[in-house]
Amino acid sequence: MSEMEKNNNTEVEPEEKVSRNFIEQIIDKDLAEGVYDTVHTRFPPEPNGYLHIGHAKSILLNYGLAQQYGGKFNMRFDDTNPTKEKVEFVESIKADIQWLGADWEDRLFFASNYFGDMYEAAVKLIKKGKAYVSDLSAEEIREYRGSLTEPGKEDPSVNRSVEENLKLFEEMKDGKYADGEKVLRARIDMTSPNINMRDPVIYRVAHMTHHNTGDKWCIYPMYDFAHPIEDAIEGITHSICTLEFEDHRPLYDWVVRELEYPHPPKQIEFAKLYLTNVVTGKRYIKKLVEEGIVDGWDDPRLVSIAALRRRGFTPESIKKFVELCGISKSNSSVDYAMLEYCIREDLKVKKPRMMAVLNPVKLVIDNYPEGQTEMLEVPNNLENPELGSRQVPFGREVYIEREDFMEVPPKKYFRMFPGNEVRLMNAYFVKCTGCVKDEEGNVTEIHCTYDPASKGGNSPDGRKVKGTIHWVAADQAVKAEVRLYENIIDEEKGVYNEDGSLNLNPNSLTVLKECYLEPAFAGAKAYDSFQFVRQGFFCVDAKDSAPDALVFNRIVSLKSSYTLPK
RNA sequence: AGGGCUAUCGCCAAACGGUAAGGCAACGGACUCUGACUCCGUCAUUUCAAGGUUCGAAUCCUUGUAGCCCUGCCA
Repeated sequence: MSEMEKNNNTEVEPEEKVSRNFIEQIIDKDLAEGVYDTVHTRFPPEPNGYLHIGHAKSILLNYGLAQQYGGKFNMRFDDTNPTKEKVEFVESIKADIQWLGADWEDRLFFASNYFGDMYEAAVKLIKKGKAYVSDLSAEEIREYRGSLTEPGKEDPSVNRSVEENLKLFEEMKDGKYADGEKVLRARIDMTSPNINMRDPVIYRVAHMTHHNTGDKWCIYPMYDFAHPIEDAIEGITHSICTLEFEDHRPLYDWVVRELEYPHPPKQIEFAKLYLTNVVTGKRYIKKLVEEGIVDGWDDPRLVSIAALRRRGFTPESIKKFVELCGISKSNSSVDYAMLEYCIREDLKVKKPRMMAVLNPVKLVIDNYPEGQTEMLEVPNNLENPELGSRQVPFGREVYIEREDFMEVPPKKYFRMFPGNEVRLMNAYFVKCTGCVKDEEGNVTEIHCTYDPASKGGNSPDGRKVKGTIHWVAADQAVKAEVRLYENIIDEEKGVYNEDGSLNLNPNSLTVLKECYLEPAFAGAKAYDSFQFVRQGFFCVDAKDSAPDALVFNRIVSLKSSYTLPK
């Protein structure tokens, strides 16, 4: 209708995005003013850990911007500190980014490949009198730097001649000095209110084998010096990073200016993505992994890209999530429910929906012939016929969810209770006749009769039932081990304790449970993906392969009008 | 006498001096072979606070307040 109402405008009106985030605004302006004639972004992780959902924001932002403006996107490892970096991480990072769909084409770079250029750049600064070799120890440098409220003091080495600096710096490179013995400092302003400008160290001595350059170098550039050079060499236009680097921007600009790059890149900062009640800090995740509190970097309770992938998240869902979160400069913490929404939204029509029973109780259909089994044709996804159908076995005994039966139902309970008729999804109408209990009063078996005419789930006489429940044939069910995860963080108390330590949920340990799945799940190692369960989904562990199925599960999606018995 | 940044619904987030978008969550109701999905409806007379400028302020000015970041030879 809205299509028709729109008069015969031949243009389809590309539905212009109403607002642009602040980074897009900056780019628009730069392009309009001719500051740059293209957009070239990059994602520059240090290979010192696994990527998590927060990195996904940065990756997708940088890649998305390049796409949007018809520019380029580089992948670059910022590996200027060999003490923390490992090849294991560069491989995992590459895999995660590829999985996310950010394509760097043939532009995969390593900052360490620019060490030669950086050395030359440092020499250039020395020649300009803008850098000098310092003899101060690390502690002395700290003392001389002053404090947040007091200005720093001049380095005693500041007035060395260019020749001497050149000689000393070369000696640093040639390994004449031990770690910490000498550093190269940029000569800027020891009294600057911005501590980063108080003659920052730009090169340090570190006799260490680098994962990429081996033992070729024993001096390594500092981030503040290296990063702008890396960006400039690659022709980056917009160097997007997180908020904590805002104070470094003057230094970034100083470096590209003093080095006289023709079209210097511009640093833009945005706020990191935080999730409520989730550990995103690399060092905390590292701690959890090292202490064995979680299984590894891909433990499903974590939000590393690997964990999300394993749990069944799709790249599309993460992309959607990142878009929904938006880009801004205010620190914020996004509700986990938003992430869940994105994966539900993406999977609900894309994946088969199957049945599973997590907390089983046996249902016996008394008037169904003993020993008989039949196969039922079941659509894989009612909302998406393209997914086809499958055969599901049905028999005299099935498992149903314990919560789907109540001997004494509360009002508005329309699942199974004595005398009530419900539908076994895609199978038959069954009428509950009673239940068997043990000495302690626990229901051990439920009995019912079925209506053979209602095969497929509908009665020819047009009779309706209010409840439809999930089931799995008892003799052919796949018995699986379900891992019920709790959030590892205490939702009440928040992520961190006052002293900064993690606030672990005492119930966070995995609870192993037996559940019953359709035969189609044979061989799958399943676990309960807690977020999905809450929303009626259940997901197969995808550690070794892509998840290929979804199951329903109604155990938690209850109306608040009554509560289930414990 | 430190500096930088940020404050808009429970959570994200638009609005760029012209009268507070949208999404998530929540709550009603309709529909339903998943109490899901979908659909329809409700959800900021007010933008951290107080003053000021203006016909008009979330947007400009002033003064406060709160939060985050910075004193690595980490990134």
